[in-house]
Amino acid sequence: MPELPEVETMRRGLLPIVGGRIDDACRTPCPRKPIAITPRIDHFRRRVVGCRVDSIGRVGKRVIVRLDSGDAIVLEPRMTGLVLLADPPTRDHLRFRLALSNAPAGELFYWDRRGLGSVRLLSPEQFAEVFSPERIGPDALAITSEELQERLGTSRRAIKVALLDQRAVAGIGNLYASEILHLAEVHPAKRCDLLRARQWQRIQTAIGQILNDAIAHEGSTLSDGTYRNALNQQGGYQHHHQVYDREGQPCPRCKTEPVIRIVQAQRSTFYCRRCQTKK
DNA sequence: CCCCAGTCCTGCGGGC
DNA sequence: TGCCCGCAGGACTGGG
Repeated sequence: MPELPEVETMRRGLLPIVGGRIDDACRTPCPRKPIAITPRIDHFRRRVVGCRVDSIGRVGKRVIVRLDSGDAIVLEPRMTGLVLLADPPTRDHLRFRLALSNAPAGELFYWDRRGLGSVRLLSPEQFAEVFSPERIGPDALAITSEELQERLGTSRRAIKVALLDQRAVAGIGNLYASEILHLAEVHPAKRCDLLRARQWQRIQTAIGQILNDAIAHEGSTLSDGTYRNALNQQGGYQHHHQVYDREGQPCPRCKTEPVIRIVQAQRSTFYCRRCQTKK
């Protein structure tokens, strides 16, 4: 499930199309229910064909392809979406294709097994709306501990649940939330309003360390094998997970307590009872 | 406002 | 061997 490190890896993998020109945009024949592509593909095509790719960006867990027209193509992989310059894993579930010229890569694919993701073409006005400060918080790699405390410090929610709130901080998902709190030595069920400045500092430091380390390893490809970079290659950070999906295995930090799995807001949380006390 | 539960979707693994 | 159910968790919505 692409979170910030996986989406950032996708973004970097797309850099070869910068400067390229878009020759075509189409839905690809997919037997199942189509993913959300807006606007309708004929309008989409009319607006992007002939445009030059100016830059590739990222906002939280979304990839942004900025065009010289001012419009932006926003790719949102959600659970199982892949943005590729290489051939997709299967012909099944290929959802969308951009043809390019004048660039090292001639095609961009959007592939999505479960089809929860989307491909949207946004005008500058729509972009400002979708990514307004009320809808999406500061990027997890840029947020300061003061901002983090300011945005979540009065919430009564559990810190693990709050870290998943993209309006507070953008880019953290279920996997990295557990890893971040383990490194910060903070209990995942700790109420935000009971955390002190020093703990917010540790959380912010851990966010940077975990996410940057995961980016350096090109993200996590879990046992379901879904996540791939733009060249359809696996990430390597799954071999560095300390607690995520490691229930019952000894905590790598204290080497004594087994990793515990609990459910918070209907999602799995993994932590070490010894290293992450409620105090 | 704040927060939780339900929704979408497919593939896989456990239970019987 | 085959079927069914539950689970995985992105973002969003409805309601208490």
